[in-house]
Amino acid sequence: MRDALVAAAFRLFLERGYEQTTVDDIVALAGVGRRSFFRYFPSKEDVVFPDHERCLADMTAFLASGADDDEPVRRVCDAARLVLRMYAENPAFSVQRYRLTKRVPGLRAYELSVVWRYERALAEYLRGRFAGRRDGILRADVIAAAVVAAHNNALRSWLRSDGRDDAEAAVDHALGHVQAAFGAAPAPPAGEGPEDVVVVVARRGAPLWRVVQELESVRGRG
Amino acid sequence: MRDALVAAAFRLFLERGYEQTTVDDIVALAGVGRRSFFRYFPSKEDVVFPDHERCLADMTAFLASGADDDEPVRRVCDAARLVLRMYAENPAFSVQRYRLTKRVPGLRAYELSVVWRYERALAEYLRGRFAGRRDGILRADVIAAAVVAAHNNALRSWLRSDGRDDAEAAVDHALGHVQAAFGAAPAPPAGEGPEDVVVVVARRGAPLWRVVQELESVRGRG
DNA sequence: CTGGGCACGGAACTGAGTGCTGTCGTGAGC
DNA sequence: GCTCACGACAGCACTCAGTTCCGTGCCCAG
Repeated sequence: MRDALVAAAFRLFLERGYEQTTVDDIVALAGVGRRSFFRYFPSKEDVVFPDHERCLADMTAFLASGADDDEPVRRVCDAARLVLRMYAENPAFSVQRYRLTKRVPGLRAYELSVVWRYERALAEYLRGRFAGRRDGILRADVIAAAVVAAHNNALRSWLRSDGRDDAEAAVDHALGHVQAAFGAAPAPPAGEGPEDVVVVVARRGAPLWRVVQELESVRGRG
Repeated sequence: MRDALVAAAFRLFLERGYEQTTVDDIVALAGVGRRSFFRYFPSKEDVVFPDHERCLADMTAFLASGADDDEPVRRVCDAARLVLRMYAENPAFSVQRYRLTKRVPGLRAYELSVVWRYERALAEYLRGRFAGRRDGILRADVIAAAVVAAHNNALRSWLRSDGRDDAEAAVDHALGHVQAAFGAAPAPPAGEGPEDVVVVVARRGAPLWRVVQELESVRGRG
């Protein structure tokens, strides 16, 4: 029933536009009652994003599950990859939806609220990991926003390629920038815990004194 | 007339809630016709954010005006400060609105679309400044998102203090983090990416000179 | 056979947003 | 001074999203 409604809705959205399609049109094509539509989708916009609710639950579960043994920024990057994979599962559907949301302002606004919930989930996780650190909340919010922006950048360029590009590679590249900017690093070699090693990430062009300065501040905190 | 509608709307919103107030209630209190409301505000949500349209225009004008002689990240930070100043002009109004948007999901969604337009303005400016650079678009989007997140973080903590804290100082502090992450370090000569990053892993007890030695050798190999 | 959940259908309602029409100033042109 | 055009406003009627309420068929335990 859900799938039938989504299929009917997209057929009509694509052939005559989102705003030109009424809920009555959709339920007539799907052969169900009008009331049933709103039983499955709280609003007309929701039928365009039928899988985000589940994906959001997956992300929060992923963040809540694992032990906090690895680097926080890498972990939220991995969480963001879940969203990309959800899109990549149905490339044709995702591309159609992308073209739809790009043209309809109401759908863009709705998508923003969905993205905002992902960003909040990432930020809440990082706030927990950064608890007690100075400016931990600020840092958490900024990193979450950067991760989401990088992810969306890669996602959109993949969608614009009609799903032909390598989505995973694009998002890896984009998230690599964020990790580079905010101090993520590859996992330490097995056997060495995070307690006795210091990981420093520096840009190749940065002046050496700046790297040393950063190094000393980290050692001081240790 | 605009002001009368805004005043009437906020009186009713505060005393009986946003969703419990109909447009008919507002125009009845303001003593105008229902049709006039929609002449001044395209939707019921717009009456809650009566000054953002102007502020957005100010921001784009600010970004379009100046010569591109100073550092791009600092410039978008200055643009973000315009928004904060707009809020700080009417602290009481801003705090009331904050409490309203926090409670009403529909207003939160609308606010997101407003914030998104600010972010797009910043990102478009940065895209222009980074044109030709490798990953310029990605970098522009990420920095714009980080600036907006930092700004909103400071803004919200100021709003939660009922406008008592120093808003300018808070936003300076927050944007300072972003500039430190993206703007302070001079850009490397030939673009940057994960391949331009050096990762050093050192034992916490190791003498500093040894770490620096290792660092330099890595840089040399690069 | 019966009674209670349960999913669905459908009618009626509320309220946002739009289109159209009429009305009242107001100012320019003769 | 009269008129005509124009713009701001009021009011009405309409569409459509979303909700409430109720009726109906269905399955399953007693």
